[in-house]
Amino acid sequence: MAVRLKDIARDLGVSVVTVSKVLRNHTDISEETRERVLKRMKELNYRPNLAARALVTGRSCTMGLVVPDLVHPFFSHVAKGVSKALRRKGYSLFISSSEEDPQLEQQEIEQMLARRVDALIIASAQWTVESFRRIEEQQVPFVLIDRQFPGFAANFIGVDDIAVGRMATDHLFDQGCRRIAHIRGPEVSPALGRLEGYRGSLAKRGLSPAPGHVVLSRTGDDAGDVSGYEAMLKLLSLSPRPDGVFCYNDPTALGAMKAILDSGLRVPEDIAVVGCGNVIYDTLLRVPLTSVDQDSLSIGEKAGKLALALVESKTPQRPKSILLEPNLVVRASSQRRGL
Amino acid sequence: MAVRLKDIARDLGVSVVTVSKVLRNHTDISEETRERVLKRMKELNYRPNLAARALVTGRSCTMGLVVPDLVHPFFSHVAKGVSKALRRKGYSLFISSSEEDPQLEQQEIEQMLARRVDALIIASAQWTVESFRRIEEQQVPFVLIDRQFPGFAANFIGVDDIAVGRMATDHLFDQGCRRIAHIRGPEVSPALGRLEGYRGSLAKRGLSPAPGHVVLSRTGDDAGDVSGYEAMLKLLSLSPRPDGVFCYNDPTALGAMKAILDSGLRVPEDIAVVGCGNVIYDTLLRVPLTSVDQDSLSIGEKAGKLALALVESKTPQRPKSILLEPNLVVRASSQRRGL
DNA sequence: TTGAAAGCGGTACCAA
DNA sequence: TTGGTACCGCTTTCAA
Repeated sequence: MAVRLKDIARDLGVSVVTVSKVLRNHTDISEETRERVLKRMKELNYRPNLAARALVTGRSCTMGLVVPDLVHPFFSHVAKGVSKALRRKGYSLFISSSEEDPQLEQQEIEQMLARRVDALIIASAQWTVESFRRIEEQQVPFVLIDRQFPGFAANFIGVDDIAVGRMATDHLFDQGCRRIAHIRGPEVSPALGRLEGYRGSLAKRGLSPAPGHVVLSRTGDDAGDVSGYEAMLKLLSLSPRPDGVFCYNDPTALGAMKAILDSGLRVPEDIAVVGCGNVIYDTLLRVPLTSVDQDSLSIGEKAGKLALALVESKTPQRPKSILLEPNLVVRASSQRRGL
Repeated sequence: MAVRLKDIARDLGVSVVTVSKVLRNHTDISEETRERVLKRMKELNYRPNLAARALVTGRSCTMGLVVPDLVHPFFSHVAKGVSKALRRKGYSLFISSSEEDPQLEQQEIEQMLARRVDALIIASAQWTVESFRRIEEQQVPFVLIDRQFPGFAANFIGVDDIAVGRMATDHLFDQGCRRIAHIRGPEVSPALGRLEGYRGSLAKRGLSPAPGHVVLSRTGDDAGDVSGYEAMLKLLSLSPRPDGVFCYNDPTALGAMKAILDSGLRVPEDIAVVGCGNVIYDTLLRVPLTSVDQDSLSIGEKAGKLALALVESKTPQRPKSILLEPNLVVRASSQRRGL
């Protein structure tokens, strides 16, 4: 079926070792033999069995990427970035979507460990640090992305979420908003960081969130538009109602915006809206959405590169945490100056 | 480092074979031995080396998925569907994005073949059928999705693209449009099928596209909004100008809609717009977009299941082509009845 | 410059 | 019920 080293060796009357050496560009092979072997490899369309090689070298040249939801634009961009970083090095990538299910995530991680991936990149849906201990036991290097675990030292690449919250809220304040509400996400680091940034921005001005001005978006990243809609309805029922909302992600912001428009109010005149992610076709919305960009592609690329570096360096490194600076992209949904 | 069968066997004073049998639930093992082995496996946190197993069984229990652009919602949904189908069976999935580059795609396919995937699922960016021959040579079953190659018999899962074009155009006609234009895509089967459906719908009514009413969208799936914008500008310069446009995908439709609105015309009153894909937050746009749904998740699932079936059945099957029926989702961008 | 032998971590087959 | 042996396809080591 598949051509093996053995077949080529037999055909040419040389040993398997010789062929193997040609394959890996060893120098101790005569030019003549090399050419004969190469020629035959071409003819037979030979492809080395990478699994077999991995078994003996102890390096599979594969990595695993686990994300909560591959359909979420943030994570698909991350995946693209990781792929890009690995491609040049001949690595292949297992990608798995945990559907925000910690148990499923754990299972997928175990599976990848069983496949002896050289490293793992994980945007975790876990509540505990348990499963990472398992990875550490196996001595497999891993990089966390997007979601951090306080008090747990690990390689991490993500955006500075406190800065995200601060920038968004500062911006709303600059646009003249004085009753700024926040639709926050679940108890994971990005949402918590953004909340902290939001509070910080208010505190800087001697303010604190008015009662009811921080609302929890019911779901996580999926169906964010639905839960954003619901959360916004709560905010709309307050009096006085907010004149600005910072939403912890874009889908939520879209839902919030829809709720505002549906209730007959205007964006940004009555309520300004800022989201985070900048990955949804923000420019083509009813009201183009102001959003904090996280450069998810580059998060993926950096994570891939870091993972590669960890694999290269035999000696265990001190965990490295890299925070990228976010970028505010201003669009119509928040521009109230000069109205 | 990693625990091996051998370690467990040594610890317990049994043979490697016995441990291996327990691992795979063979019946010819005494209950007592089984329990001892199981206990020790738990203690040591044993995980079988799947690569080693693959080497001897000839089955890697991995598959490869190659798509032109993982960030495109259509393909990320497909990926999700494939994952879902494979997960239950203990398969892992290599995912690779070819960035619409045929050469890169070929390279990634070769890589996956070298990793001895049990099957491949490919949304191809190729112009020729060449690279598929290579896969056939290796006797690796594969399933094409989304894009077909006329005259090349292969397993295929996709949507009935002619029906897509027909439904969209019929709908525009029903809404009172009489000068229906089409922004078409590149020379690949989905775009060609949709074009054919569009022509068919007109022909059915004794019509044919007016001169200049079929415009080619400059790019493929990425940056479709930009090229859709440009294509629409051309249509707007015609006189009489179209009163309805069917765009071969959603990003293009978004771009087209923006061009219409920017030029001061109204959607759908002046020009009705229909897209295809239904995966972009269509409901939250300035004008919610009517779109033909392809159920990309289910395309992925069906492809995954078919691939599994191909792996199971030793005997080569006759290529199977499955066309799913599309679904028109009507929103504001095309509703002109009763205005 | 070449190749024989051992072994990576498992499984298959058959004999004990 | 248990286990010895061979082997999957490749690399490593070391001797010829």
